[in-house]
Amino acid sequence: MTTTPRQHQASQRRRDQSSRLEKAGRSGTPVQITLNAVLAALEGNEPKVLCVTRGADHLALPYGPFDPREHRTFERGLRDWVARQTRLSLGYVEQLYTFGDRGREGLGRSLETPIEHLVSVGYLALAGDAAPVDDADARWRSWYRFFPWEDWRAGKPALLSDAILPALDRWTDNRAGTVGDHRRSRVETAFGLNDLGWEEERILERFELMYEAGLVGETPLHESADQKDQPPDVNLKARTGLTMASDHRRILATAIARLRGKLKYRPVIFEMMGPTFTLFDLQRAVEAIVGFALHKQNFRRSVESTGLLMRTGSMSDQTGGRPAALFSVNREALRDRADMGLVIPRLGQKLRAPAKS
Amino acid sequence: MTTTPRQHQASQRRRDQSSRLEKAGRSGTPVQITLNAVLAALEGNEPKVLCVTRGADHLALPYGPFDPREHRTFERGLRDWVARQTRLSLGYVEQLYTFGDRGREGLGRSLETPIEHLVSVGYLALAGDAAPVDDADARWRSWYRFFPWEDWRAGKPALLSDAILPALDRWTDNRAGTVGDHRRSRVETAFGLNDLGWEEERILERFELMYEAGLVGETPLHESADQKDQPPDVNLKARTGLTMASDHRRILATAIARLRGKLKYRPVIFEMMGPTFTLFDLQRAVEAIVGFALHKQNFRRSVESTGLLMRTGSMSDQTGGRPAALFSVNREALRDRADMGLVIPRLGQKLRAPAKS
DNA sequence: CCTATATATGCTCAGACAGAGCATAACAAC
DNA sequence: GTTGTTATGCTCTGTCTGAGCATATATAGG
Repeated sequence: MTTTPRQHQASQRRRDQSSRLEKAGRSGTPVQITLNAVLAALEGNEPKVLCVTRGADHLALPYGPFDPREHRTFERGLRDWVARQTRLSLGYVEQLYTFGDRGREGLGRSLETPIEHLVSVGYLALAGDAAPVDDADARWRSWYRFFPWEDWRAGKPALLSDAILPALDRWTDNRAGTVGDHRRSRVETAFGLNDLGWEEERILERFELMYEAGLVGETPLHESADQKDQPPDVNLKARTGLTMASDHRRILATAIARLRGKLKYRPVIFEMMGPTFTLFDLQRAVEAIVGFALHKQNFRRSVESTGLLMRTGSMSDQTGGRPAALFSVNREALRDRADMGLVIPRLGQKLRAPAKS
Repeated sequence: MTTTPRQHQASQRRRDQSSRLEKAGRSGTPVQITLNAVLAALEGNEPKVLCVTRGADHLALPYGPFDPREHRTFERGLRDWVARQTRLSLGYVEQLYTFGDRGREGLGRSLETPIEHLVSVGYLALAGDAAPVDDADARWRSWYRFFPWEDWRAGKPALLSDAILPALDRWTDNRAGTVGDHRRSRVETAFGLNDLGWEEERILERFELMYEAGLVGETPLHESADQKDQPPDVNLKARTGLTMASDHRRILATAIARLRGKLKYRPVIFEMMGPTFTLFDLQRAVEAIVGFALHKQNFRRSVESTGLLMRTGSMSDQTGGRPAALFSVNREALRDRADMGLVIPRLGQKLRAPAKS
């Protein structure tokens, strides 16, 4: 990394150093690799994520070390580690993002002493059900406990209109000129103001804006307290969901965003369903993930037309009304059509009245 | 990692070990982190990627070390390293995937002694133009030199029908029963047989199948030469594109797949365009990336309706026919509508006659 | 100037599909 | 039966997409 172009001709070339562009490939400081897992599952109508307690009072995502001597791939390491610690059967597993230790974009560094030279590889893993975990410190929690403003299933959360949006407004007004304009533009896009419409996948953008504006517990006091910004609102911080250690809430947001997006072009939802289910069960599962209610008749139309489902022949009498047909996944079709997703419209003005059951 | 659930009660809990799920977080073997970059740019109608020479005869993607003492984030490390070595101005930069050393799914390990405990973080970076690089070993090459079967712009490549598909057919026929069925099903999906249609984003799946079937230069001889498979076809290997060191061709395929997909929902194409361009220039850029021709009138209709473009007022007389209006990007609209992509239909039967210019 | 050729651009038309809602069916509780 | 609840079938309409026709404006060559 210290060679300049001018030194080129003078440099002796060895086999591994035949180009400046690759010259330094073997050097660098060794680092520790940690695997960080967002384990997601559905329990009833709630999307849940497995959390552990870190230290006295912080929630965190479970994590484990990656030892290259033991495992050939990250994913194997992760599966092995989860299998040992829980009895969960992981279906879908997907790498999310790799965070260089000090590269976590400033999020949450105030919560702990930074560990130098630590790299964490984040994974999203879907479990078939939120099975109890044999560990007193591990608990499934609804992910909307961490992002209460993301749950529109019963209508627009009052927290948004009452507290978050006004606070973001103040945050943009704090600055004049391009800084303020830029902030406003980001807020408008992320939160779907001015008819732009709420896009469920922007959960990470929303969280990052709230972090920057000092509206979440993870924001260090000094970050939003420069000369021109208002002091952070302590009362509001208490209402914007549970806090997590380090940048784990950000990783969780990344995972939710990925899952919300993935639903649309991969049939991953079936990784989280039991062996049989009604169409409305499936709809509630999707609604739990995307965070808003869907049009029932259109949902069944689109799902039935995929050909991914088979009627089992039996009926569910758990409905409270007319019995519903039970379906199961057509695994063969699923294998061949791994490219199919569900049609998930954008959140419209009209929200289905929440089911009473 | 060695604790079992039964040992739970006996274990002493320290602050960092309050849960089995996170207990081992601080241990593990240190590893080296390497940043691996796919630098992509357009030159004329060709999509290009920056390659270096490794050793005597292998092409490779440029890479550099990541030193956490020097850079706060991977992306900064990457940008800094590219800026020092080239004069490229990187626009869009995106993390692709992190490969655990031995976790490269077996691809290309035969080409070099495996380096234990090396983790490489792959990045995709888009450059505004394929500017010459001041390094004798670095060269821009059309990415279709590495994936000749992916370029359908002038029609279905003869290589596919003549050689690749028959060879894959033989590979599936080699095995009876479920193994063969599974192989066939994967080939059909990846290559769009039986009316499934060619999906440009499946480039990685296609490459991996060809790797498994022993059709590319990277396949080690022993991998496809187990008892039931035919010996690899040496002649065919010579026709399936340039070979790269290690698993770099796989990383390149990952990058192309990501870019091909990203086009559809993010306006990244403009990161690769000059300040002004005609609509057909833009179309050719998109065609270069997705690998097939588009319907011209429909393309302009969809692009113009995004509102991301502005007419500059001037015209291009480089067309050979009627002059074309020059456009530039509406940067403001781009910032607000970072969620827009281009409408890219699936590859249909009818291919536009290749432009003669 | 006239013609052939090439590219740019405007416009139409039909089919597919999505969003919204009406109507009916089949259960439970009373 | 009546009421309430959920499941399910179906329609209607506006939008978008795929495809192609038609026209405009340049160049090259007679």
